[in-house]
Amino acid sequence: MNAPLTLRDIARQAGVSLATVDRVLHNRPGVRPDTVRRVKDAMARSAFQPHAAASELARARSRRFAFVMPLGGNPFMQQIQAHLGELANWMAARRLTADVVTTDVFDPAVLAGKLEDLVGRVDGVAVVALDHPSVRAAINDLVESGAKVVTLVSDVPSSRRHHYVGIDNIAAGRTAGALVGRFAGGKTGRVAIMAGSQGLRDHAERIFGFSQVLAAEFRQLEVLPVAEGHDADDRSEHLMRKLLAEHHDIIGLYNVGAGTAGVAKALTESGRAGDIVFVGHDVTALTRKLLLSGVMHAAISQNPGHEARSAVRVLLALARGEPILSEQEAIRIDIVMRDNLP
Amino acid sequence: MNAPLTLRDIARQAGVSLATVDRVLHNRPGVRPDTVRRVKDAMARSAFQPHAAASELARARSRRFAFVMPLGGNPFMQQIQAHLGELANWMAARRLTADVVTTDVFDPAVLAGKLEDLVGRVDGVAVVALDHPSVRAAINDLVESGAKVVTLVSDVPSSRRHHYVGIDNIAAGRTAGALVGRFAGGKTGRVAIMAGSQGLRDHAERIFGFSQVLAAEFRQLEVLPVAEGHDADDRSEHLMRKLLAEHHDIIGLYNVGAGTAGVAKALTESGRAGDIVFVGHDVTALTRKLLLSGVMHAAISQNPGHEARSAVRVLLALARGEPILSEQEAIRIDIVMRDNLP
DNA sequence: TCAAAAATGAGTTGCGTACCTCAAAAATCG
DNA sequence: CGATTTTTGAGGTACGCAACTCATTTTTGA
Repeated sequence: MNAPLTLRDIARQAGVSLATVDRVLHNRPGVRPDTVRRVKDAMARSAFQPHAAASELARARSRRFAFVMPLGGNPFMQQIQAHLGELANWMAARRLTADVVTTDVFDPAVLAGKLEDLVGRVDGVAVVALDHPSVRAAINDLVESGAKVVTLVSDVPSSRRHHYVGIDNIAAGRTAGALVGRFAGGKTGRVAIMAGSQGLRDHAERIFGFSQVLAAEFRQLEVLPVAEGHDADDRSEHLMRKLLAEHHDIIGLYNVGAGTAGVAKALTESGRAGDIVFVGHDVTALTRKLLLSGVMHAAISQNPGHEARSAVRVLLALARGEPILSEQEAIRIDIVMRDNLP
Repeated sequence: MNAPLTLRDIARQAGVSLATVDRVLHNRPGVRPDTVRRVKDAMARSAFQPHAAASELARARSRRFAFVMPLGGNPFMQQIQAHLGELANWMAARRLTADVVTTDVFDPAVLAGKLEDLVGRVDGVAVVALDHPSVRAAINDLVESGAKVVTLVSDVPSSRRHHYVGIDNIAAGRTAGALVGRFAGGKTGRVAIMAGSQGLRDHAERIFGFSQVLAAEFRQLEVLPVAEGHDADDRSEHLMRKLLAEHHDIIGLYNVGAGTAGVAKALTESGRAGDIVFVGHDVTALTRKLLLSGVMHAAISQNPGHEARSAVRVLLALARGEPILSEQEAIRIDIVMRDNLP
């Protein structure tokens, strides 16, 4: 009844020596196919799993990961870094280190340079990536060098990165669209979109999804041309003010990226806060306040703690050659309203 | 710069022997307070963390957990069990086993009996608990016996359980209320509530939160008396049919528990599906279909995979005396619409 | 059939910790 | 001060696996 517990038991069951079991387990050469089968059968028969701790201890490798993140005050990115900090003990107990490298991710050459610097120096890299040929090439160089690479928040699907930790931004935009549409409650009017830049892949995808849903399901809502606030508060505020002044029939507002403080300020000072359905992204101190005060109606969010942990777990699993629990690592699109604020 | 890596290094730094470091690390008696301090200082100074794998290997204990779950076809509970099954390899590699014990959780005596049976036989228990004195006593007996206990989905706050894996059901109800209220778009009318039973703690809490929000923020919506479908499809269908026939001004519907198939059937056959805002719970094959077809507008959900993994992780951490990553283990209230279906 | 190649067995060492014993040293007390 | 108790040191074993060496057996091919 009780399954054999160690490699020794498997060896006995298969009628081979420990050495041969080891060879099979690690795909080392020099074992006849027939013998391989016998060993694998024995393992399968007793549902054998190597003892994870023993295996890790025997390897006794420490691993070095690097997180390449944007410079500047983007609250969401800072949250990810904060959560990374909370993982320090967990990682230390597993002899892992994670260095954060900040860089201007909007400049492909700079970003690619930072990535190239890491070639041969780390076991794994998580990078908030710009989708650009030189970045793609740098990622591929890293992969070539044996490092494991995950993209974080923003993907570079055409690269050879091993994994993407982040949400489907088209679906996120669609979700925002559905919320604005439904919350508008059948009324007719215009909807404003404030984005950082349509050149950013994630922003562009969100806008695409948003517009898609409004066009398909909420014909009574007309989408205004996208305003680009560059994720900056002042610029966003200015543009928002202008939009509100020009259009008195705005009943919905989708803030695609950051710059939320500016948007909210303009909206509040117009006196139309609460009446205009306002949907934005990410749960920060600010959006939390706006949700509670009723200025903002919903925030689309990806959990920064989950993303930090997932990136580390995935890099570790990749480095160890362990399987990835895909369901665990999938980042969900969270809809956050006042009543389910985390 | 590089931190010492092993207990040996700590011993050297503190000027004591390995044995003394071991005594301090495990709070064993027979060490002078002064010596304890020196050792702890040395650990702190170099931010020492014992190697997790080595520690686990040296203990070399296998642990037995039990999951006490409801009998019957509740899809959500089945999902949790399925996800538990997916963890089998992960657990096996850590020499953990999780036995699922099904029982009639609606009968306090039966449930308490099952729990008492486990006293002294397991290292940890996760239980979908009924909040009843005899169940509480059984939980306390388990804790007394040294087992770690987490409540799952439904809590027993007054017991000595170590942890609760599940959502805040009042907040979940409030969230449902906000969604129904907003989706109704300012229209006036009645809102129906279908629950399993108001005797179930989680259902009662959800109804409380739901009613709270509607009363406070959506005065134009009048809540009808709660119908109790006992989480059964046929009974729910019958009650729903009756409600729809009696009230032609129903514009919102909140399905608090299971029995969704019956509710949806009655709603669809009334020809009013899509017009009546329908919010329910949990993402199952059925609710997924209903969301996609537009019959259901939103589902409040707690991630069953997350709950299964969290229960196991928390039990393991408790058993090992490791800290719990509270942010990781918090179960979020997910709002799921057609566009962010996982 | 015999030499060469391939496959396998047997064994060792080390990973870092937990837990144990026993002796020696230091502190405490009357 | 000596006797007793407390504290500390030294050392060993075990945990299960990875990674290696080297000898031996088996298979293969000419």
